[in-house]
Amino acid sequence: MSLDHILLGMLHKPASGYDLKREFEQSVRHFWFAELSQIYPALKKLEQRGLLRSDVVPSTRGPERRVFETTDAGSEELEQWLLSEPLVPKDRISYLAQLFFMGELEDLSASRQFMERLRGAMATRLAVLEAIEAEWMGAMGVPPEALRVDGGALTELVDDRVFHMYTTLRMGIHSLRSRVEWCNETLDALRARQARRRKFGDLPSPPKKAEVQA
Amino acid sequence: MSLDHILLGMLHKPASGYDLKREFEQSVRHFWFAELSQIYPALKKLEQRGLLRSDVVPSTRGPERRVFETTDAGSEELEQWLLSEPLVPKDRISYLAQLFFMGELEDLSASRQFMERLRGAMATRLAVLEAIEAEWMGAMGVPPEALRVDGGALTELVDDRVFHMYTTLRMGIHSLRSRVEWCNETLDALRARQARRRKFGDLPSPPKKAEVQA
DNA sequence: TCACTCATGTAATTGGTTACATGATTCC
DNA sequence: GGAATCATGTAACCAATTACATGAGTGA
Repeated sequence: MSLDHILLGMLHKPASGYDLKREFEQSVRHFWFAELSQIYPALKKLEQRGLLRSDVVPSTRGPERRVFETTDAGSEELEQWLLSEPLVPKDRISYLAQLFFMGELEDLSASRQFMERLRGAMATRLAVLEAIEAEWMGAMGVPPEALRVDGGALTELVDDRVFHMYTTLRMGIHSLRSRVEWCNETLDALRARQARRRKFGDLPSPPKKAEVQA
Repeated sequence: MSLDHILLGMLHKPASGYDLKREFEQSVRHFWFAELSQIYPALKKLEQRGLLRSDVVPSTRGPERRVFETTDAGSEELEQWLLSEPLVPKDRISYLAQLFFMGELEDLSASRQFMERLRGAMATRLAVLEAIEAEWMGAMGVPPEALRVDGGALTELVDDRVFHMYTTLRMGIHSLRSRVEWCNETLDALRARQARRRKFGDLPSPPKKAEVQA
C-alpha cells in the first residue's frame, strides 16, 4: 500500500502522527492526502510489523506525543518500494463524466458555466503551486526572470533530495497548466458553437454522418 | 455517487450490465472504469430506488440478459447531476510519491530508469487516445492535415452529444501530452546533473542554502 | 472436447471518508 | 470562561478490487 510507504518516506526523521498530517497538508498535498483517522492506525500497523518503533514524549504544548522513527527493516522496505515499478493509476474524474453526458441537456450555456467554474478551480490550484515554486526560487536566490522560462533554473542549485521533491511540484504545474489550456480550448469551441447557432438557427450543423463511437 | 450517475448516463438507451462493462472499456476508459462485480449490484440498487427498470430477455448467444432502462425518476436524477457543480478530485499518484522520496537512493540512474518507464507508459496511453481521435476524424471526413493543429476541426462538424464526448477525449490528450513533456523535462535535468557530477565529482553543487520546505 | 466469449451474480477484503470521543494547553 | 490549537484515537460507513461460483452457446 502506498500510504505505508509514504509514511516511511516521511519518517526519514522522527515525527508524530500529528506532524505527519501537517506534512500531507504542506509538502505533499499535490499528489497525496491522508486524514489523521487513517494515519494513526497505519502507523500502529507499521509498528506491529516492525517497520517503525515509537516513544511517548511529553509535548511542549498540549497532551503527550507518540513519536515514530523507522527501523532498519523500515528503511529496507522503503528502498524496495522506491526501486519498484511506477504504477500509473486509472483515474476517475467525475467532472469529465458529467461533461461527457452534458450534451443531453441541450443547453450550451450550462456547459459554458460548468467549464468556467472548472477553469476557476484549476487556475486557483495552479496559482498555489506556482506560488510555492516562486517561494523556492526566492529561497535559492534565483532571479525572477528565470522563473517564467522553465523549471530548469532551480534544478542545478539544489541537492538530490530537494531536486526530486521539486520535480513532483513541476509535474503538478505542468498538469494544471494543460488543464487550464484545455478549459480554454473547450470554452472557445462552446462560444463558437453558440455564435453559429445564433446565426443559422437551432440546427445541429452540416451533414450529420453515421454515429461515431469512441 | 458518480458511478450511479454514469450508469444512468449510459442508459440513455437500454443495455445490460455486460453491455455497460464494454462501454467502460471502450468509450469512457480515459476517465472512469468499473468492474462487473461493481456494476451488477449498482444496477440492482438503482432499480430498487426506482431510477431504473429491467427486463429479462433471451440472448442470441449465451445465457439470458437482464436489460435495464431509465425511468422518468432516473432521467430526473441524471439531469440534477449534470447541473451540479464540478468536483475536482484530489488525486493520489503513487509514482510521484516514489519520485518525491527517490533522492534518498542517491542513484540518479535509478531515477532516470524510473522516469523512462513512466514516459513509456504515458506515451503508450497518449498514442491510444490519439488513435481514437484520428479514427473520429476519419469517420467525419476531416483531412489529416487539420489533425495536428488542434481539436478545433472536429468540434464544428458534430452534434452536441458527440461534441461533449469529444471534449473529454481532448482533455485526456492534453493531459497526457503535458505528462510526457514533464517526463522529458525531468529526464533532461537528470542527465544534466549526471553530466555535471562526472565532471566535478560527487559534490552536491554550489551553496547549499537553508532547507527549503514546500 | 476444450477453450473462449457471453452472461449474471456473491463474498471477502482493502483503502479511504465521516463522524464521534476525549482531553490538555494557550491566548483572548 | 470560551475558542483555537495540540494531540490521539475508535467506529461506522462507502467505493472499489479481487476472488469465487455458475452456466449457456460457439467455433476449432
